[in-house]
Amino acid sequence: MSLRGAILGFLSLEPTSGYALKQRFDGSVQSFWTATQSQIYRELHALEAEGAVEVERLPGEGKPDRKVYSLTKSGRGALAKWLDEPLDPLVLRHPLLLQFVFAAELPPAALDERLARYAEGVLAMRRDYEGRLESDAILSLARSPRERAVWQLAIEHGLGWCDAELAWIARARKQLSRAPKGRKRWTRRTR
Amino acid sequence: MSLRGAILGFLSLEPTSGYALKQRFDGSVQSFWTATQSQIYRELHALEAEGAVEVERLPGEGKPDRKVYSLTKSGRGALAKWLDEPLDPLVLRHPLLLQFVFAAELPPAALDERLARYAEGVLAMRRDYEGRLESDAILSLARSPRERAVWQLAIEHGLGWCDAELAWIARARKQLSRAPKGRKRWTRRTR
DNA sequence: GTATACATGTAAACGGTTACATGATTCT
DNA sequence: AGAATCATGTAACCGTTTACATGTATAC
Repeated sequence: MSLRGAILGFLSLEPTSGYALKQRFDGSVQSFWTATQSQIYRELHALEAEGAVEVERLPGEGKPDRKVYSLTKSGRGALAKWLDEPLDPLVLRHPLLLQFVFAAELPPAALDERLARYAEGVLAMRRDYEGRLESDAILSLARSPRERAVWQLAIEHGLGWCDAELAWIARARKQLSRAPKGRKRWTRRTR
Repeated sequence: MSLRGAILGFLSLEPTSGYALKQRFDGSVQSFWTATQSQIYRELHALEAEGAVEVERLPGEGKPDRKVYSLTKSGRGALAKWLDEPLDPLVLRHPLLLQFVFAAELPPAALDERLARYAEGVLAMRRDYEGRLESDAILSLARSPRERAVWQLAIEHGLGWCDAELAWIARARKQLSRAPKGRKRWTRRTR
């Protein structure tokens, strides 16, 4: 139901085409939800069939025609209903950690390299979110100070998550580089 | 490929039945990966068909027979290959944040209540992870100090994540309870 | 010439969840 | 008497991803 909710939510801000919706996803909620183009079109068709949205076809000069969707009264109801739904506890899926725990017996350097590479990815993500806060492309969607605050908090959640990941990676690398029981380090120093 | 990798990984620690595998998932990697019983059985059959695992049927006295799976040579190869696979950047799916950003115009109390309820869930999760660190049911799987360190770091990742969530929730609640521009608070004081 | 942006979509495959089925034993 | 644990599995469904298809306009 989350995809549906997100689409209804975006349409409640302003009428939008499927293509533009994809850009909204990538540009704003990407740090906690993603959707592909085909998913969006499919859901839009379903919502239309249910009468939650209505379409206006706008001829594009030169460009292809756009189908701009907006909420119907029933769609606004569906949004309110979704916003009221209680959520079951979050389930994280973190493939790197999975690899990590089973890679314990790999050469230390290999493990360290994996963590380093992952850290790079997280850093890149972090820079991306930071950029979003500065250029307020997302925040400009906000129609009230409160909405603005909420969107900002959401991006900051992404930043906080990146920082937590980076902190953990740093801890892990440091700890795994310390030779167990101090033996290896000693051996190395005296070689 | 993560489910497959995890199963191969567990089997590399010791031969295990499908049922017991489910318990391993729930008891150890649950904070970053989950699998259902049917998923596990399905994958086990697939791995068997590919020759990555072999089965021994152990008659259970009173209890149903168990089918204990172990890695073949080819299975060990598959595990090594999976461990070597580079991962594409992590995609988070966080339904609460999605609701959160579109719930901006709901009554402040409603938003606050949502955050509070979520915090409770995170706290419960945190207590669970803490318990796991203390009773070392998971850590006992470890066959070397290094493996032990890695598993411990993985659980600590879960703890760190919980703490990051809690910190964010606290920030969000505080910030959203401050009346915008200080007007509302003033009005209330003088009513 | 090649790639990217614009804009719509379909089809197939993959991965995960839910519901159902069986049947003995042990705990409350 | 009813529920939980042990232990296996199947079938249907749902949501997500990937690949394919079409066609114009603009930028490098």
